[in-house]
Amino acid sequence: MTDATLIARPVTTAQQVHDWLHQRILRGDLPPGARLSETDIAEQIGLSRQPVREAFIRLASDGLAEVRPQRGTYIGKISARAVLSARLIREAVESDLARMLADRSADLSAMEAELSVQDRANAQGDVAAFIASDDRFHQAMALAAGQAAVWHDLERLKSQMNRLRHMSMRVFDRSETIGQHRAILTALQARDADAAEAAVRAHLQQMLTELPQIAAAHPDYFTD
Amino acid sequence: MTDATLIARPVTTAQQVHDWLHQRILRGDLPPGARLSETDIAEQIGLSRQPVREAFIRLASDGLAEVRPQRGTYIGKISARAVLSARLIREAVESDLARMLADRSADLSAMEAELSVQDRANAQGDVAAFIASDDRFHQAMALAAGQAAVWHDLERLKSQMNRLRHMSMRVFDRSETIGQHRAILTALQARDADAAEAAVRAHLQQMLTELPQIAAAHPDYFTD
DNA sequence: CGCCCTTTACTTGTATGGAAGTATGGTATA
DNA sequence: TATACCATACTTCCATACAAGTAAAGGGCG
Repeated sequence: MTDATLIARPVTTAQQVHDWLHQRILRGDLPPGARLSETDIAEQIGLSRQPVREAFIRLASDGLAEVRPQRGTYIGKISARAVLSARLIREAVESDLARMLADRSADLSAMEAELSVQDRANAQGDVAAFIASDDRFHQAMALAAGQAAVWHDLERLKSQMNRLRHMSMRVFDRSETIGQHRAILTALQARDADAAEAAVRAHLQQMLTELPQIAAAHPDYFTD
Repeated sequence: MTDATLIARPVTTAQQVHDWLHQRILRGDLPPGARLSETDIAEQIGLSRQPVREAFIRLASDGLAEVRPQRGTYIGKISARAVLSARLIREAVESDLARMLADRSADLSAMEAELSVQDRANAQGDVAAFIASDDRFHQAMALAAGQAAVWHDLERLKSQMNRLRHMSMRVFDRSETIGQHRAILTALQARDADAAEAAVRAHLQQMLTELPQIAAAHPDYFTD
């Protein structure tokens, strides 16, 4: 999320509450299915219900929360269907981006740099840093292809996947992920479109095997 | 938008206001850049500002409106960047879906049926009916591939494109579009994956030539 | 003991008043 | 005439009160 808005627009309180909760949900601090309360959060941070309420509305719009009128607001469970859908879309789009990138001369140094970061984060067991770098690696690919807006759109869809990854990262070894990233970069540097597409698809299909395992380990966090 | 929710959840007033404005924006009744006002709309439909305000928040989250704190709320202009991004994503995803569909036996009757509807709508010059059927054609392809959730995700991205189409449909002849649809269906029936992918990509690349013309005709409706 | 109804304590939804900030037009001044 | 300043009329934002609906616990009754 670059948010490179040149105009320094004022940030409302509701906006800050939304960003705060958004981050906590994606990091898994607020577990799927947990109950939220406008009143509780408002008292907790010393505000009225109104800005909190508006933050809830936006979270629901993000697909991260569910507001049930007159009943309560809950952190949305991770929808297996939504995760699989987002995964399929990412595979289709990123494999196209990889082909575009392999067909031309482009600056791949940003991707290269993230591989080093991932090595370090993996060695230190820093899950959050690894995930952040993983995202930046894929983002760098989109940027190199001149498709920043596409990455922005994908980010919306990725939110469900990100929550999943915060759980899976603690379980699986990430050296395999790094190897897949390197395979993608190598194919791009070789300007081999077929190999690049294959590497991207193989990498993103990894989730197909991980999702059932994570879902089995945390059945109450998932739906569908 | 099927909204085939089995549980009849109560619909709040704010929800209805949102849906109403959402539809009006997509149909072009509310032109890009137009000013909205919580007070005006509230008085207009006999409600307080609160539910209207919450509808605005959701519209902003949809990318259809822009709330500038203490300044005003405006119908978002059509972002050329967002349209091109959504187009690229659709091309990548739907060409993948077409390949999946060509590789297996599937029921294509729903797609076939929409072609007839489009013939009729085109003959009668019914723009809204044509666009609705166009959407259902592509949706039917996703459903036939067993990827209803993917179509749901694409719909969010399509909103910018839909506003564009309501303008372009009045300008361009749609028999060409129907021909492209028929080419897609023919390739799928022949189980020819390469031809199906090519037909889908050609169809969706049509917008690349249309967008600049529409943008030139309505420069004040666009940004970027 | 089990079932049904009522009460009660919660939830979010809506209405309204005022606070804070912005844009605009007029006015005084150089 | 041009410019700086200021009053005013907006806008959205936040706080508060009340309304409407839900859920669960408790008491009465069969």
